[in-house]
Amino acid sequence: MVGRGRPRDAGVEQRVLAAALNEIRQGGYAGLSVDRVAEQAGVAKTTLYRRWPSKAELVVALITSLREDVPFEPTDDPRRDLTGLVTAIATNLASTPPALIADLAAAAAREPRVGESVRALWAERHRAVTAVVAKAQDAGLVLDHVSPAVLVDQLVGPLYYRLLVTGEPLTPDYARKLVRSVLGPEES
Amino acid sequence: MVGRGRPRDAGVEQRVLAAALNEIRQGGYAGLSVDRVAEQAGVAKTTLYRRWPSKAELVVALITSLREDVPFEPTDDPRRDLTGLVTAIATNLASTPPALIADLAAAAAREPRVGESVRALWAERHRAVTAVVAKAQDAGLVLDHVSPAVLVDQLVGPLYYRLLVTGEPLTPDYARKLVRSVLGPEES
DNA sequence: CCATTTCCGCTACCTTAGTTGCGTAAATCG
DNA sequence: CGATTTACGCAACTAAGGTAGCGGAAATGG
Repeated sequence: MVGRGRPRDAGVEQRVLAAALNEIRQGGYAGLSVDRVAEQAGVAKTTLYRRWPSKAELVVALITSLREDVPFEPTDDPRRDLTGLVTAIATNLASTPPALIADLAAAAAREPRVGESVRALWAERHRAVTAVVAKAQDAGLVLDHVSPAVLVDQLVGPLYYRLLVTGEPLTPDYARKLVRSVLGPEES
Repeated sequence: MVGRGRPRDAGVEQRVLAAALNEIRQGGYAGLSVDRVAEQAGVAKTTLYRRWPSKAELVVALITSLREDVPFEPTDDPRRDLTGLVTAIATNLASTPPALIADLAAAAAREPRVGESVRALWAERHRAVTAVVAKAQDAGLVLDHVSPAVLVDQLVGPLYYRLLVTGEPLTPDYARKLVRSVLGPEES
């Protein structure tokens, strides 16, 4: 009941994603042509569309396959951890073309299926920040009147806001200011 | 030196924007077809493209023309003002299809000209919040270690973050929590 | 060996954003 | 009035995302 019919060529996925990566590195999301990707991969366009039902889903699969977790090793100092994590996210976001992120957000808002994938992609970081904020709260670094969930939004949200809306740069210094604004100055 | 040549038909802009509004109300950004807009407006597509060099710019012009300033009358209570303003922005954002905002952000990130228009559109709200935050600071409601600019990002950024990234709803209650998180609990 | 099933490639097609070229209409300048 | 200038409509075109149909290739089941 399992392997009926001709099996899928495992090399297709690999070659297509490689070609897509090559294309997106050069021209970004808009510059990626599905026709060219198929041609570069030596694959018919119909075969490509059998695996990924839209250009957006192809790009999501590409990003997902490239995904390496944000480097982060927890210490015993929640403030340091939070600063490090927010800085790492900011750096990671800054290294991605803003248009690409905006296109993913647009595709996510338009097609529910893509939305799931994209949100899963970004939720991981959100959860990581949530975890560290919880530790900071346990350590008494968070004021009582502050909701941890809101605090996470106020740490991560401004990064996307700058990237997509105001267009201002995402510097490590800015990340530090975000944490400082929320936790107060160092008391050492 | 002024009115040389055939003058532009003033009715074109009006009819096109009306048709575009009609289209975008139904199918959003993706559902708006330039061909159909031109046809509905009784205008050649080339004439349309002479005025707005891309679909994105047409939509920006449409949004700009529809723009009504966020209702807001300042009182003598900066905290109340801030809550009211953030709530108003949240309500306004929530009433717009997320895909439309994401598409504008994507177009803004891709084409510099569109970026200017879109950013000008959104910068107004940012400035309004900045002004109220300044008043709050004068009133001693903002802690010394907090940068007002960062604080504005932490009030407005989470709204876009929720709308575009996490997909969570923008409620008035959430807006209130944002302000509360940043200014501390009421001390009445 | 043969029928069935699934995958693949190919060609042709649809829709839409955006462009080009051309003939023509409406204005101004001399 | 005539030349010039600019706007308009029309038709044809390109490029790109996405789909449909067909013939054939590679597997499994009998």
